[in-house]
Amino acid sequence: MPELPEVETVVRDLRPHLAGRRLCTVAAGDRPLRRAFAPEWAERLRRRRVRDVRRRGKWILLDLDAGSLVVHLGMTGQLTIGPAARPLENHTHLRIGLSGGRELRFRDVRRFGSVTLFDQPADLDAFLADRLGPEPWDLTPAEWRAALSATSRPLKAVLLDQAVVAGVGNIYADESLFVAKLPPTLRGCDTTPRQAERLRRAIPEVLETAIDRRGSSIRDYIGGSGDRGSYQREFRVYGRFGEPCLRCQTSIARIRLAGRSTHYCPKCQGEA
DNA sequence: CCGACGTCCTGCTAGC
DNA sequence: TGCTAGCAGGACGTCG
Repeated sequence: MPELPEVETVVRDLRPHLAGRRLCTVAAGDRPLRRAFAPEWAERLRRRRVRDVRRRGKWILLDLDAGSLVVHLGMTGQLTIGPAARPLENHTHLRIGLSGGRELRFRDVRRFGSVTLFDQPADLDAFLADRLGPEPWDLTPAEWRAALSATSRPLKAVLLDQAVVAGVGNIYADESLFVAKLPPTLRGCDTTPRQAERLRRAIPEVLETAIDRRGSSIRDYIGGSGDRGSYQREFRVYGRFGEPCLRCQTSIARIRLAGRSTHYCPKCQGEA
């Protein structure tokens, strides 16, 4: 579910509550996640202290005084902090009691998410470097153009490729393409430098506004304090199949691309 | 090597 | 009303 703005919101919500806290109790469920949570990690995590909470792409990094706990929310993951005594929701896979009496919880209905412990910073760095390209703000015009010219894939597929640019998912790919006025089907290698630059600039523009709104809550997503986002009210194409384009009134189209539902305006995005 | 596609899992809803 | 096919903010393994 969550893309960069949602993950960033969770990190910002959690940081003030987690930084400096000690992990006092760790209780993991036994249902398998995308990556197995090793049972011995529970004992190893106890008494460690949280130094900082960071985000890289869609990954949440809890840096400890030794090692890092790395969380991916998958499609339906929720990482929340609140009173230890709050009602326990189903599909809660991990509970970490903190000094100060609050409890961090990982809940994930579909279990596409994961919680992994890295003891060595070098291992974590390698793990992230293996699968993630630059953050959208660090993507340079030259490397973006190079990535596009090297592939025959459609722009939609390139945007979803975390190794090219980290953090963009299905919603913000569609929204960025609308802002850039480019068809999602346009092949990377057929993109002109001007078009490439429009898209490169559209991505942070869309993401920054979404972060301001605390992300998009369609069904499962909630922030680290349980609050919903509101950017879904500002979607220009995503989820608006058949509705009028806010710019030109043309009916928003929906196709299947890169295995994902893809929304666009046939007129504004140049496929009239 | 690259790119397209299936799979993991549960829950909700549109449509019969 | 009740059932079922299809779909959902992601990542990754496999296959051609």
